Amino acid sequence: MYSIQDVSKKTGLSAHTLRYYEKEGLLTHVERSPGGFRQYTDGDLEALGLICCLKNSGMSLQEITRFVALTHEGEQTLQERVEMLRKHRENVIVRMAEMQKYLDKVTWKLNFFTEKLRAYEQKKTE
Amino acid sequence: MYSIQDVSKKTGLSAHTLRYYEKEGLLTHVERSPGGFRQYTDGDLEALGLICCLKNSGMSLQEITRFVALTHEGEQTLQERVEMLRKHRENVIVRMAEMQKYLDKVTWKLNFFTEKLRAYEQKKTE
DNA sequence: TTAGTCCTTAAAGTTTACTCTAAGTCAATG
DNA sequence: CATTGACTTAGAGTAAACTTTAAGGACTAA
Repeated sequence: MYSIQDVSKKTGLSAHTLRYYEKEGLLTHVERSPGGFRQYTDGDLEALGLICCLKNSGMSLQEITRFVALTHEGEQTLQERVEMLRKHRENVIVRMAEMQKYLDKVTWKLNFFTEKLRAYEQKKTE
Repeated sequence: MYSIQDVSKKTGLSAHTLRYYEKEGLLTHVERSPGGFRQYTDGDLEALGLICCLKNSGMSLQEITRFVALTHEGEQTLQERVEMLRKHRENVIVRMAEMQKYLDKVTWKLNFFTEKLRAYEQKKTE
């Protein structure tokens, strides 16, 4: 069992954000101590791992909330969940290809400016 | 010479956004017709190409504005511009590696759920 | 026991990057 | 020459994902 601070440290998300995620339905049914404190399980951490993965790879919180809701509805939503993941995966692949293109351009520009800088430094020392 | 609509079509940015970029100092000194309409040159389009590249690869508009301002200051800012591009390039590379990691996880989850779905469909037809 | 952590609700504030509106001006076409 | 549609400005509004504040109280570990 982990306190909200423990989980904050483990995930890098603030305690505020963890409560916010719970309110928004991203991470649900977190257990409570007799006193009402959140007690996260390893299962919660794993769920958070997927949530962060989807978020950091560009899925909106709204979509993730939808995905989580489907998960709670059981097996009959497997088709839709698979569909969501498939589409998301395609998006990630497309964006990575774009990123590679941008990286190439940045690299080219960097080389170009580096050469200009070299010439400029050369000129100064003459 | 291109009208704001021409450029909007060429770049995929809305006319609103093009004016906004100008106001924010991302694309400066756009020429005007006698009547005050913006007239973009090929050079402007090229500059926009770099702006979009930097933006789409994750540089903030604020940083791009800084980069553009340095460009207008001339050769003595080459060192700083090279530094900016080098850092940005590093960031892009790091983020691409992260994305690959997330993609792997999504792929794994997708396979996992696909298999679960297959089993579920199997069960239904029995 | 006491310092530190946690709880709640509710709402306001922040940041980024737009996006839209209003009120008016300019240009091309029949 | 009138109409239609594109253009102008300043400024207000929007969406996403937090982040902070406040008030007031409860819990827990050393």
